[in-house]
Amino acid sequence: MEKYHCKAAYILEASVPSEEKAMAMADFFKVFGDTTRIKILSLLLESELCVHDIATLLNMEQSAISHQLRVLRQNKLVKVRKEGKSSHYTILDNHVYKIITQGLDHLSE
Amino acid sequence: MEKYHCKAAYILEASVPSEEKAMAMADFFKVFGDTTRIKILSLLLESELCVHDIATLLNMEQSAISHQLRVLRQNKLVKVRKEGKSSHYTILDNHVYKIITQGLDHLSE
DNA sequence: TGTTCATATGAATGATTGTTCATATGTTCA
DNA sequence: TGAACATATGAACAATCATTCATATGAACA
Repeated sequence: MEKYHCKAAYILEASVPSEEKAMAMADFFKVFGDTTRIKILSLLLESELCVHDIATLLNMEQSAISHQLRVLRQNKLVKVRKEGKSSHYTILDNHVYKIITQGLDHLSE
Repeated sequence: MEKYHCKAAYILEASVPSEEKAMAMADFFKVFGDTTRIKILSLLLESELCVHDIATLLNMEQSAISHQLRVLRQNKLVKVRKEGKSSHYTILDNHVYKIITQGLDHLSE
């Protein structure tokens, strides 16, 4: 009895992604898989903003925004510029624009 | 007392994404935010495959694969071609390649 | 028709995760 | 130094979700 049903499967044994690569990839996209982070990134694509203003614009608690900014920071999608009492965030990675654009494209079809 | 700290925030009030748009976007990226689905999509980017072969290649249960293929189907990322007893899956959306490529690009930096 | 094989799916479970609450850190200014 | 403000963060809770198990659907074939 054959191991596979499709001929192509034999060749694809070499292309099975490693657990590490697949996980790194999935973790990266998980960052875009949250409503709040999408909103934050959308705003930051327009302009630098401080935490307080993001929270006010999105009508959410400062703490929730801060937690999500941390996720974005850890994934190197945004960077902080401290100025006095406040922290100003900007988009760090130029893939953010491209990826969000792809998402919009897909949804508009 | 001012509502915002940053000047730009006033203008950005018009750009706050709607809950629906942000959620549609996040839901779309959530699909890419899982290790198993990333592996499945990576394989399907190479060739059409039936459920049994995907499960064998990934060394996972048929049921787990079938559940994830349903998610991919519902999000219009793959399509099925029934042939006899088996179901053959292919990538439906050309954004899949682009998005996965962006993910790889980001990770390689 | 009955058996076998391929796939799909519902329910249950364990793990992950976003938000809230409370509080800590750190800056400005009187 | 102390008060007010901006941000960060830990713990707890609720909700979401991927996998497993059991089973159903459906095709092929003897």
